[in-house]
Amino acid sequence: MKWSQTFIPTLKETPAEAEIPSHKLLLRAGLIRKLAGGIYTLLPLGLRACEKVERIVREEMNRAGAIEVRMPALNPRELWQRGPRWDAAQRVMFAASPADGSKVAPGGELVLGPTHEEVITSLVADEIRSYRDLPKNFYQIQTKFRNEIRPRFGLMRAKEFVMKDAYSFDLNEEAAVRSYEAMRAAYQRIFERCGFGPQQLKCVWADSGVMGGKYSQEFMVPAESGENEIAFCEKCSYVANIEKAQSRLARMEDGEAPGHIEKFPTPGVKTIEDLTKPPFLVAADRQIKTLVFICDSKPALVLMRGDHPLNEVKLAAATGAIEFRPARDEEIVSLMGAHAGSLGAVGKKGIPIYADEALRGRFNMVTGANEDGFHVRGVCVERDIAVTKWADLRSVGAGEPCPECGAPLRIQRAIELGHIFILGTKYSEKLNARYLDEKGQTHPCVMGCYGIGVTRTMAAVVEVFNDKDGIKWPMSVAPFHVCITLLDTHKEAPAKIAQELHDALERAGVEVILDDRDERPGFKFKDADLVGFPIRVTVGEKSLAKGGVELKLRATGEMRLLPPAEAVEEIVKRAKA
RNA sequence: CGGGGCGUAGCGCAGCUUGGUAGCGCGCCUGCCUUGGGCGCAGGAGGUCCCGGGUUCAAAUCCCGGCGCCCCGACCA
Repeated sequence: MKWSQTFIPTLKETPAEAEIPSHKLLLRAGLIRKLAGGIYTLLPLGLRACEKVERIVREEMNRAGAIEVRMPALNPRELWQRGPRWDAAQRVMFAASPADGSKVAPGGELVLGPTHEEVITSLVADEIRSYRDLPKNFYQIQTKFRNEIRPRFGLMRAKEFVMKDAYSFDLNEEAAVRSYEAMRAAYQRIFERCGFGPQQLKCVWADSGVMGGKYSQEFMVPAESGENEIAFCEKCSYVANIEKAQSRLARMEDGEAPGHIEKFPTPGVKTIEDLTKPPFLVAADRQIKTLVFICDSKPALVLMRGDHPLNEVKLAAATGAIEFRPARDEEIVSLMGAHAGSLGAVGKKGIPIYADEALRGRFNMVTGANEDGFHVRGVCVERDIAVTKWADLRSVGAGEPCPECGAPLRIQRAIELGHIFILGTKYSEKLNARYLDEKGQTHPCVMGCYGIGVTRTMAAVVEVFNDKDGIKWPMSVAPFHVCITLLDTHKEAPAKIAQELHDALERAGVEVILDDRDERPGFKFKDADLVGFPIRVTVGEKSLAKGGVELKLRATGEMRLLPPAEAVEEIVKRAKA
């Protein structure tokens, strides 16, 4: 391939819209262009890199025994309505209505698939009858559509993106776990092959969210620009998404025995911190924080230790609510009879009360009296408060003890590249994906689902592998293995040798681009560094006079002068490694 | 959707406070020159100043209303 015959619009300056390194570099190196917010064109180099990731994914999925299919992106709305999560799913889904505004096409309304549990499960429901047909694991690499509330960071969170999604169907839970484990191993290999080393890839415990199901893990790449936070142990192997992470807390000393409840005036006190100051001097870890939430339009109280932050994902998991929000001031007053700052759950009835585990067994606590300007002390949580449900509701903090070994936890931002779930029978029961066992008994299939953001993975590679000059592609996903930088384009000898080099490499199966543009050397070097080809070969009169061509590695800066034939040999070796 | 910022040539920006001439760098085109880290010189093309309305003799600039983009939060591959 000749540079002049493809399309690589590099930019010297960074477009103002880009914030994070990968977004800036994908734009500057000419891999992507924006059509609209969260909607991108993959230019030739971007497409090539994306296809490299796809190829790795495909090879590893096939190796793991998954079967490739391609499901439609256009889905009947009716199918989704029959599924188990329509209420939660519809707000991220695009509807595909006739563009002329006419009502409904014959055959019913259509939506664009944000993921495909419903579609694959209905296929399996139609086609799979016997235990002899199982297990099966179907996957596809396909464009997904999500009405992201806030697209962000270029390809990191887009409304339209390429995803690999896989769905396993098994006889029972035990077999489903085997399928899950096979996928986990495949994912590990996929991301390693994309260039991520042990320090750059973490498989973490995660919340299952609206997917539902037993448990899930995410594949995370630590990066400042990541949208997730993970907590990990410095000593042992414990790693979890902050939405799931736990920690071992020191026991609190509450005194000899629970005392009696006593109301006391606290004029002007509005916050936890106010109460810690003179004249009150109530430590934050001795206070109960009372929060009011509206869960699926019904109020609920959430109780936390005064110094603990609520984790809303954990709250969602505990309540099972699809939509929830903090209550507004007027709702709080009408419900509690006091303003935020003086709220408490003591004696409250007729409203669900969710309490964080850290409050279990605590006494001699202080909380609001539900009367502005008053608090109560001597509260014994289990004696005085009618807790509906105990749950882990707090976010762990950096430095807290690891739940497994007690060493301090650290917290780091990370990019989620893949997510694997054990789903159970949530979809198969609702959509009737059942099989007959050897005794003629009917059972729902036990499912798992497994996703990889393909375009996001490409962006994450750029996010991790770059320097001030540009991208540093790992060989496995680079759009081209090698760039031949031809200098002295008008001179016969360099041009001829560059062309021969190019042809020899291509014959050897190396992906090579020949920079044949009539530009100055510095300009071409800058472009090659920016795009980030793992190997650059410089061919010019100067190098030829010294006896060969110059081979330079982008990752290390290592440079060698070699005769053309040896250069070919060396490049083939490295490209195939 | 809540909060913040921005919208002027392909890209990066100035001009706006205090209304009157739309400007700079890069890129692009032509010619000369040059060829090992985004050369040099000369000439040139390119703008509904996001859109609509208003104020005014006059609006990029002031006012009102939209739209778009980016960032922080809730969602997620």
